[in-house]
Amino acid sequence: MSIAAKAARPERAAAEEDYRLEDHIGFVLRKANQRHLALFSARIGDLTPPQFAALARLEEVGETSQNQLGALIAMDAATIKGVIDRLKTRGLVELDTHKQDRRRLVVRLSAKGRETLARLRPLAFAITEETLAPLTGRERASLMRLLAKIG
Amino acid sequence: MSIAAKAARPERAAAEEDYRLEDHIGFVLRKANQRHLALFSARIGDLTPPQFAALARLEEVGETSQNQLGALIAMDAATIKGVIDRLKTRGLVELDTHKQDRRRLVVRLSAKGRETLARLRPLAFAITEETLAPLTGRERASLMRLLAKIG
DNA sequence: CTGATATCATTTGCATACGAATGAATTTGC
DNA sequence: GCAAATTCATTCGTATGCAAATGATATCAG
Repeated sequence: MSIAAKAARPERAAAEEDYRLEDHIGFVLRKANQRHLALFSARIGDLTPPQFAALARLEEVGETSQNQLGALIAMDAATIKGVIDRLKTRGLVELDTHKQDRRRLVVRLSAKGRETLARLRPLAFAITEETLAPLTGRERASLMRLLAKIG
Repeated sequence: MSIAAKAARPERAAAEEDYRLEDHIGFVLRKANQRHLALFSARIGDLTPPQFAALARLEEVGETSQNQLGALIAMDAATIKGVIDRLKTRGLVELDTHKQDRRRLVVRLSAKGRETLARLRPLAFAITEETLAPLTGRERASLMRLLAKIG
């Protein structure tokens, strides 16, 4: 709508006219996430991004407690529990109670988990590549940097 | 780890060493989303971003069918149903079956929904502002543009 | 040593989110 | 005009994601 047209319809407030969902970060983040998820599940159908993140971080840091692992991938206690439960059911991780502190649940990659991770890692790179495909190299670096800044 | 140290441990593959969750778009998108959600719920506690998006789009386009509204904010039929159900329960939208096509469920903002939207819209701007606070003006524009490109 | 505090994990409740299956109603193709 | 295909909505199942409450264990303060 032109400025002239806006002036001609004073009954509609400027706040209403100028509000566009597309200009709000939450909306565009949600859509970008959506597209990434679709690409992820197309390539890695039998594992979700959070599950993959848990396995990847677990290989990085070796065994840790369940909550600590959650903290390392930004998941609260309730969420990481479900993720670990499902990975355990599928034999990708192993669990043990901590020797000194019986509150803790020690999580460890199983051999199968390690193999799965090795197999899927190349796909993860491909997914990131594919998600960023609409961007130039410079734009990709810029996007990653800016997202890291607000995350 | 230095390049020399890497060379000294050939048993660990380069793919493993170089894989960093932080370099993958899915992980940083998830974290950015998380921070936005926290800021949103701190300011608008009684409405979620999807619910807000539905109300905002509804005011933009006037009445539409439930699925059509979902399409306009990138939600599939199953998801938009839950959102509309909750908005309906709270009296923010009104529902009717379409006169000509009895399959369709026509969704409309209620007076209360319109008031709620008018009240919350300024907060939505503040939330976007706050989420993007770590960035300069130029960076904000850049981030929005790049996200729109991959979304 | 012991009561207060803190930490770890679990559970419950609620809200997205999507795939797949289903049923109802409409439109299309012939 | 009627069978086939399509569209709209609903339901079910699974998986995050977070807040709040709870229980078990560990640590700290006095």
